[in-house]
Amino acid sequence: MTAPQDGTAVARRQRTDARRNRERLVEAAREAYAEAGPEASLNEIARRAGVGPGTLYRHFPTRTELLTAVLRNRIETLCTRAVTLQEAAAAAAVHTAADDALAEWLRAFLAHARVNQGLGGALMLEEPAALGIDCHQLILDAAAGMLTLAQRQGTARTDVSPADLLRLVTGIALSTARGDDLEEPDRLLGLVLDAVRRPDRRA
Amino acid sequence: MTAPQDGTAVARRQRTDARRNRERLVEAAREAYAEAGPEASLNEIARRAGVGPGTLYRHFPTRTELLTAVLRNRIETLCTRAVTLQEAAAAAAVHTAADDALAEWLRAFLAHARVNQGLGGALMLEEPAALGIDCHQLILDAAAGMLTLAQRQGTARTDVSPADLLRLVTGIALSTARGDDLEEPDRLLGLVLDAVRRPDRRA
DNA sequence: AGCCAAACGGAGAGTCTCTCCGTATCGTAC
DNA sequence: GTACGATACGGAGAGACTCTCCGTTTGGCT
Repeated sequence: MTAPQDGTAVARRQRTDARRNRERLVEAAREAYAEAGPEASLNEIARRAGVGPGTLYRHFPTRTELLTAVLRNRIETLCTRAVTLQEAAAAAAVHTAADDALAEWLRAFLAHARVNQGLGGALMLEEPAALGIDCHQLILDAAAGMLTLAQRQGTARTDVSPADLLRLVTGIALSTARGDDLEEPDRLLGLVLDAVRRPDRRA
Repeated sequence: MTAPQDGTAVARRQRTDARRNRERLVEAAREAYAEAGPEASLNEIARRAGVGPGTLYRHFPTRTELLTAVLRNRIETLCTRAVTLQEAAAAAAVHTAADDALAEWLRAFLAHARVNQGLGGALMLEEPAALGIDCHQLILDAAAGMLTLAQRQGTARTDVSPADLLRLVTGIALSTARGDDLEEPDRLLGLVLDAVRRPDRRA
């Protein structure tokens, strides 16, 4: 409300110790998630970061917000990559370029979701409340871009929505989260991609 | 170990009050799960059933076991249906019979998983430890039967395993568990079925 | 009717989430 | 350099949950 919006919002008027603690918390959360999955104890994360529980909750009122903060970097990387892939595919003369790009990006998305032990999936499943919404939207936009291009190039069926596609891939990440077969997710993604591809036969 | 195995195991030598309490617990759990999902409080379930927490834990040492007990009936029904569908499909002259049967059964499976707010999915994801394993196997066998038949009739690609198929459908149930779009799961299942179908093109 | 193995129930230990508020610290203005 | 107000911190603690232990009760058999 009263905060001045000076363009790029250089300094948020946040005290340096607050900023430092925030970073420590995110780092601690990343470690904890890596070890215990998205259900990691918030108390433990605070302890690890060397701050009190109160501090954690002041910075991240909900579990989702902390999750979002941890994933934001990765998500932004992922979406940046989508833009790159998309541009390359649009420029390429090969008619399967968009299809390949979509496949590659979804593979990256799946890896992302799995590396985080379903964190990404957990996030996608959360109510789009709070801050999670912009990450969700970011991914959705990236997927929409990739898919639309493939549809324009005629390699993807047009009755599939980006949201559907993400649901399927998220589902793969979730249902294989505890599995031990490392090749399974890729195999399943291949199946899904085949389903999206077919430009011919339609229901 | 010391228990006599008298054929069909008529009476387990279980006291009648124990048996009654067990049934009450399962019933209470079903209600609680319907309201609060698989994370429902075990204390609350015990209270609802009118027994102490200790009694609950004696009957069901782990959360999974209670879950399994609640689902077992439904799972058995589901698998029985698989057998029926399979026999009908095997007898039918139409060459898409097995395909239709598989589709119908997977639809039922998905509905089952969703009705239980991801209970089924949650169960599938659990470690196959404890008693959960036989339910898991039951479903896997049913899926294998349906799929094999479709493969024999040539309507399903042969490089898909029953486990893969179940993973995908389970994934749909999980990733749409919190969604509000009621048509989405069916749409996604349609996609997966299309992917499994194609007898032509192969990677 | 009486016995005892089986089963019960609930107190309570340990853990987790989340809040509240007295205290400490930062940044600034002088 | 110091003093002051806003900002942020930390941790005690309330409330809820999981799971255990053990004294008490009860069903089934003789």
